[in-house]
Order: sequence, then structure tokens, then C-alpha cells
Amino acid sequence: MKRRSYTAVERQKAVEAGRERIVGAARELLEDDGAEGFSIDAVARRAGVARMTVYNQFESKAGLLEALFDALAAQGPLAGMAEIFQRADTLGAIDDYVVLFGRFWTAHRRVHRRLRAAALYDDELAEAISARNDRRRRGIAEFVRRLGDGARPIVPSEEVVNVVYVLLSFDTFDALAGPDRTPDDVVPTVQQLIRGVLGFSRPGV
Amino acid sequence: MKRRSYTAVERQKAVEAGRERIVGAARELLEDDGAEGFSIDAVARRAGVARMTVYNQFESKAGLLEALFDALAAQGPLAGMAEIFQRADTLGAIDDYVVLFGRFWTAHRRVHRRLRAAALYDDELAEAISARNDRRRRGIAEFVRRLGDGARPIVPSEEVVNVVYVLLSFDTFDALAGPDRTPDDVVPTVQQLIRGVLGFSRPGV
DNA sequence: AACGAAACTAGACAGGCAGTCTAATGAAAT
DNA sequence: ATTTCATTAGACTGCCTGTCTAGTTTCGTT
Repeated sequence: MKRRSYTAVERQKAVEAGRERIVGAARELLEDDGAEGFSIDAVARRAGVARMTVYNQFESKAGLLEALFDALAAQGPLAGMAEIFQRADTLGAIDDYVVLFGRFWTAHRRVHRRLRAAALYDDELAEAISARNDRRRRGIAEFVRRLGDGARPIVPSEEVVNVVYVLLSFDTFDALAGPDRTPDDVVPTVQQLIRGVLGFSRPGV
Repeated sequence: MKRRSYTAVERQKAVEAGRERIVGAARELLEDDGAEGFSIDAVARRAGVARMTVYNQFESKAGLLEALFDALAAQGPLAGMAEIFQRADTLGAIDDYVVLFGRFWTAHRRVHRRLRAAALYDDELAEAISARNDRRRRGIAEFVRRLGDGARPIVPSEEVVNVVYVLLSFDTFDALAGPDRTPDDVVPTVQQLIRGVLGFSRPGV
């Protein structure tokens, strides 16, 4: 047995394409609530792939969901985050930040809900998703730092980042929106809420 | 066949005791994360009862969880709600209200988490739990009504009840507390948050 | 005491899903 | 031509929910 090393090229691309088809199928299945339930089998069938391929690529159901979350974050509205941090007007930047997340949660609301539910069962997945969400927390921390003494927060200063982080979470948007509105619809409310927490109540009105 | 009607007495009591044992077993199982997973089979075994008895009494897994939620609400800290609404000092009453829910969510935190997760999958259960939570919403509405013109909310007036409702939800407490604290620990923060939303920022400090 | 109602029980059963293993196939890389 | 590696179909275990059935216990009625 002569071990020849392998620098895949075309091969890797095909595999990557397969992975994307599978993740896409998973996303569709979580969205189309009506159809069949979400199972590895259903995902594989929808992706036109064998069930084993899914396991080969993603290890487990949790692994697949993790990859799905990454895909959403990479493609979705969150991609435009960098520019927001360029703004000189910090309060305005925060408003934009809220808009961004409103869009993000709205874009695949059902998916985020299922993801959340799955994470409540699976600690490993919860850990993974929470790690992804840390970007959000760091963003907020940066904003708070920039505001500095300008802010007169209504909660203890060591809680400010935490509170705003929670206000920006999917759960908050989802609950605020309720069954009849989208997370997008409550963006203004969340903006006012956050400004209020930071001590800048309704500047315009 | 002569149909004799049946006014059970001792019988009903025995059945009720059985139901309570089953609900108790369910609660324990959801708490002791370490042990075996939560399944009808496990609940029945722990309650010292046949699996079929659980189905007889609660119809389905969702039905059992529904009954469990009712039991928590009936026995737990929420029992003392009536007195709070007697207080003349509305702001103080609201603070007490927050304390109450902090305790409630803390008392069986794991259970509430699992309940939440299950509700995200099962629409019927979600409906049932949301109906129970409406007491909370009505309580808040009452408080807001009492405050009347005294309040200068930082969000649109038609959103105030909704926002405070969300701030009092399990998700908010759970997320604010994070892995290292209990919902109880964040009660002061939530109190300040709600006072802030209503337009009464930090009266004491 | 005898009868009947209602709940409890053990066990079988169908259907679904996660995850593992294996042996064969196919396609890129050398 | 040969090696390497993902893919595939299918079998298999184990766990779960929910249904059905037939037998047993327990309590209330008469």
C-alpha cells in the first residue's frame, strides 16, 4: 500500500456543492411547515442524496443544523454588518443594527424558531449557536464603549450589554411580534427600547 | 343492560391522587436532567403506574405537559398574585409582580425550558400555554390602566402592555440570567427595565 | 353478597426516527 | 491503470409515540 497524498480540487468543489444542496434542503423543509416533518431522511430525499451522505458530511442532525445556522448568517442580511460600524453617529448605527437583526430574524423566522427549539434539547447545538451569537454581543459592547459617558443607562452599567443583547435576540423579536406581525414590524419599538435603556429616550418626538 | 349512573367519590379522589403522582413524576424527570430522557414510559415507571394509565389520564404527551404547567401555576409562587393587586402603590405592586415571576421561573427553571421547547414543536401545546400566560398579560394591562397619565412610556402606548409582557416572560429572565445566575438574580434589572419602559427611571438612585 | 362501572394493567403492535455498519459503485487524481 | 475517497442502498439496533385488546382490580350500587 503506497499512500499517495491527495490534493483534491474539482473534487472538493463537488463535495461543497453537495453540502450546500443538503443545507438548502434542510432550510426549505424547516420553512415549509406544511409538508413532512424535519428528519434526516426527508432532508436527504429533498436534496436528492442518500441518507448516509448527510451523515458523512454533517455527522449528526445537530451538525446539520449548526451548518444551517452558519449558512443563514453568512448569506443573509447580517453580511452588511461591517459598514454599520463605520458610522460616526453611534446612536444611528445602533438603530441600523436593530434593523439588520429585524431583517435577519424575519428572513427565516420559522427556521430560527425550530433552531431555537432544537437547541433547547441539545446542549452541543446550544453551545454552537451561542458561540455564533457572540458576534452580536461583541458588537453591542463596542457600541456601548463608544457611547461612553454620553449614556445614562437605566440599568446597572455592568448589565447594559447583557440587557441590550437580550433585547436583540430572536426570542424578543419573535415574542414582541406575536402571531400577526413580523419581527421587522417591531424594529421601531426595539429601537426605542434600546435607546431608552441606554438613557436616550425618544430624541425626535 | 341497566345503565346505572355513577357518582364516584372515593374513586375520584384515588384517580386524582394518581394524576398528581404522574404529574409529579413528569416534573421530576424534566428536572433531573441527568437521568433517563423524558418519555411517557419513563414517567409511568417513575410514578409506579402502567404506561397506559398515563394515556388514559392525559391523552397524549402534550396533554401531560399541559397538566404539568397547570400544576406549577397552581401550587407555585404565582398563587400569591391576588394580594399584589390590592396594593395602593402601583409601582410597588409592579415590582412585586416582577419578584413573583422571578421566583416562578426560578422554581422549576429546567421544566419551563423543556416546556417551552416542546411548545415550539407542538402547536396545540403552544396554544394551551399561551392561554395560561394571558393572566400575566391581563395583570399588566391592569397595572398600566392604573398608572394612567402618570406614565410617560418610552414606547408607543399601544405597545406598552406587549413590551412589558415580553420583559416578564420566561425567555427574558432565562436569557438575562444566562448560565451562571438564576432568574431570581435578575429581578432588580427587570424591575428597573420595566420602570424605565413606563417612564419612571430609577426613583431611588 | 352479587352485580356492574370504571379505572388499571401487561403486552403486543404499527409507524417513525436517529444513528451505525457494510459492501459495492463511481469518479477524480496520480 | 491504479489509488483514493465520497457516495450509495440496504440492513440493523434502539428508542419513542400512540393504539388496541383482553384480563384484572377496586369501588359503588342494589
